[in-house]
Amino acid sequence: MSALAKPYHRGDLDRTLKDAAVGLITELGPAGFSLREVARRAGVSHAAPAHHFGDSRGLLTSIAVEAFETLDRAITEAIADCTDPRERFVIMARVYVRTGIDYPAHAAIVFRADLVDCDDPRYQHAGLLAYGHLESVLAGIRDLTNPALDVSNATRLAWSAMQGLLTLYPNMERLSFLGGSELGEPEQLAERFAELLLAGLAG
Amino acid sequence: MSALAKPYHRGDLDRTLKDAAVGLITELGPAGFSLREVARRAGVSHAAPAHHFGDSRGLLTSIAVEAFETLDRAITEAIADCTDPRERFVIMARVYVRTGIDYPAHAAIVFRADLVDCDDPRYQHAGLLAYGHLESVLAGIRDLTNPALDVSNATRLAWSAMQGLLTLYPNMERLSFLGGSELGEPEQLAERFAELLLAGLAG
DNA sequence: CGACCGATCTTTACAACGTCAAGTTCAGCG
DNA sequence: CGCTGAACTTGACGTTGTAAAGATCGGTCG
Repeated sequence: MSALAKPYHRGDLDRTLKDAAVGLITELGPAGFSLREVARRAGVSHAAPAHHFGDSRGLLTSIAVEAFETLDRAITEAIADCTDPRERFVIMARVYVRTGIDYPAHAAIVFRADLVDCDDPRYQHAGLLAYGHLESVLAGIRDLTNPALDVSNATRLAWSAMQGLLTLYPNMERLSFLGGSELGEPEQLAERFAELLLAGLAG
Repeated sequence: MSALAKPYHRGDLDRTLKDAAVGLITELGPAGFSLREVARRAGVSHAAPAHHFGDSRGLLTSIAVEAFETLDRAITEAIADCTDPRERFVIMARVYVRTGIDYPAHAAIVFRADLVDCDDPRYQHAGLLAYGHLESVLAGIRDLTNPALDVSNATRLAWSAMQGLLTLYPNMERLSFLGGSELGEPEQLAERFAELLLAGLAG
């Protein structure tokens, strides 16, 4: 009844909280994330996020799902004007890395099993959207160039290489003083990776 | 002066704390890690770890350094009886993954830039030990089979693929119901990756 | 031998966090 | 108008990391 009583939040609190969380992680990294700070930025009480998402895992899982969906859209759009599987493969490599850079908060948590519930059906479904693109493109490469290609393992390898690139790129920069061929931008390196892989996979 | 005064810890507190931290992370993952719990397990006051290592970053960085050193030793030992660069490449892939599995706590934090100080000279030096193995083996492959091979980028690709495998393997298991070729043990998959890479890199 | 001293470890204190239980406000429906 | 369940707030509790100050140690100098 106090005149200072805080009015309830109206509107799409779900969205507001997710946006606040993404902004927070973008600024401070996953380590700087806290439910209370998210609540503060969203202008709601400190317990509101927990009430909405159960716990921080729930919130972050929800964001991870969006990460996959964003990647799926980006890939779909990027390969629309191209039919050659080999070209599509290179494009997807670039888009994967590009998306990781454009959405650093999302990229920072998608595969963090300690922060996200990877068994959540929404997570798995969204993940399959992106994974499916890669697998079908490699099936195309098999049909076009190398009938003996093990598509499953090739997909796993390509996926691992791109994810490893995102993980290790900062370390590569630190080691670049060693010499060797120039370490370019992440996207360029992703293309090189794709070409090197292609040479082997296409036999 | 109280009769209950806790006696000081004697001996190699440095080691004791690291072991406690590794045990804790092995059991509960990086998320379950806390300086206070480490202190509890080591039987010292809750502030002792911070005093010794500055903060949790310092402790974990110290463990990350050990991770690289362990990997270096494992690789050195594993390739001792073998001179063919191509065989060595496959062996290193297997050992990389094997070591990650044998030392889950170490593997869980080595490349976690949010937990570890990757700019620490000890970290970089130890990292180079392991990276050097990979690079020299790829130089050997270049000399033996493909003079045109870009060793730097090939090293980066191989490294990314192995690290990506460690990161994504749990997700691959979740997706294995999809069919395709059987997803074997991580070590087997690492070998497949190495062979697929080899086919491309060797031209 | 005894007093001192820097390094090592402990103790105390504090602000921030996640979580739980209980209270308050809201929209919709009888 | 009054009720009801969902949405949100409030308050309290135990835990965490960190900083400052106190206690204790091994060695060293007078």
